[in-house]
Amino acid sequence: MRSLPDPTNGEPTRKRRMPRADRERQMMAVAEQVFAERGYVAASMDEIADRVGVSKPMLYEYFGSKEGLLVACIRLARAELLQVTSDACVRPDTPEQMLRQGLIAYFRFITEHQKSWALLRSEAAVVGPSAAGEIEAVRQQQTDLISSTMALYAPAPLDTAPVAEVIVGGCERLALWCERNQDVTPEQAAELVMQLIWFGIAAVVPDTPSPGRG
Amino acid sequence: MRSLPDPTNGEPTRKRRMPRADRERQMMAVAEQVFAERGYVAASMDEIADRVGVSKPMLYEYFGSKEGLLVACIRLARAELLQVTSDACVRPDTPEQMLRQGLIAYFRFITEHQKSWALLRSEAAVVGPSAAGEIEAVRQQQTDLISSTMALYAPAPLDTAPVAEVIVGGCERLALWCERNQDVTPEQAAELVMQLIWFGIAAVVPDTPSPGRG
DNA sequence: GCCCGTAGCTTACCAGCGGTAGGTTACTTG
DNA sequence: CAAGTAACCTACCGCTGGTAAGCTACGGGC
Repeated sequence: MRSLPDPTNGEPTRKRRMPRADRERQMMAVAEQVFAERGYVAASMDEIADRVGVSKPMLYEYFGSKEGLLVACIRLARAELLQVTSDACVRPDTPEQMLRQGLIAYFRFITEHQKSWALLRSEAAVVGPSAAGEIEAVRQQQTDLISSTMALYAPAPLDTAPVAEVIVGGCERLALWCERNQDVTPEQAAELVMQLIWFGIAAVVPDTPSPGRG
Repeated sequence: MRSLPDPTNGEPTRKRRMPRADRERQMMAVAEQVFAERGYVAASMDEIADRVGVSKPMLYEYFGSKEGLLVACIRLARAELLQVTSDACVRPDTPEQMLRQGLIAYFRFITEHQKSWALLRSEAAVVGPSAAGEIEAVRQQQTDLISSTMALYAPAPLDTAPVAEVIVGGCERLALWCERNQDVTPEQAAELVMQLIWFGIAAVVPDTPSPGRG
């Protein structure tokens, strides 16, 4: 098994036993790593437990199932994402700047969590209803944020939901593309989306006249 | 096991033994169904084999592994998708109509394959490099098509690749949204994307003047 | 200091699934 | 009808998700 030759060696204050909340955080961190490395299917609960330095039933004690562990990881990342994006949206006062700042925050978050985030997002769909629902909630969270921001400025009858869906989807793909082309900064990515989307939105919102091309 | 009480009952000309190509097609059809119903992880090779009316090793004989079977399903759907979208793009003569017709064809395809397509696409990422690569090839195929179409009309220095990524990603999300809101027709979905994206593109391409908002 | 309740943790196990070895049956071709 | 081969099967293995049941160290009360 794992080698624990000297209990007092290495980090001195390293406790073998630790409170549940701490252990849970540690488990989620390791799980995120392992899921990212191996992929969800290939990742084994034994390996995760092993790397944490704990036995498998502890994982099940705290997270119920492999899917539950994945869901917990996603939920954590989701909270962080909401934090940074909604924070970025409150400071500016024009809708254009709100969207731009939100996009920059989004692409920055993706860039920082590159390895794990893309995997987590991809993997979830495969697992089952609960994990799929969780990853869908991440998008729902983003679309809601965009949709509600737009609703502040768009006329009432404009259905903002599908528009937000297109934006979120476009950003996801672009983020994956940016991973392959690492020289693209979050700011550049955000600017591209602004170029593409914003003036499209401007054409939809009656305030700003459409270019009337045909 | 499965019940085969009377070999000549039911469909009279139903052969127990059939040539490999036919059997493979049948297996892929059943697999697509089962993957869509249960999800990739939950779907078992035993069940697929059972529904086909054949034993499990046959699946491995023909597809090598569970992942191989999934890859085969995706590859088949990919070929069909390329067929309908590229066909739709050749008839029109203006770039706007090319994109619109391509979008309509895309959303129509998604609508028809609703159950299986969304799952196949979601599931692939989780499996492993080969299936992930395969599903990425589907998108590459779409982005290439869009990108090359755009390149016919856009000026040389415009990098069409990331733009195509955003379009493909936006359409994917919108397609999933349309599944939840079934009253949206493929034509309406395509029109929304046109409204959103096209005039954004118009702002980028020097030919068509941007709305000049600020 | 000592007792003891409980949170943290473990060993040992099961069922089911992906995957395989090796043999059997039914078509085809001469 | 012989016989070669493609289609097919039974029976099995190892690994992984998941669980039962019991052990142990920490902390509070006396």
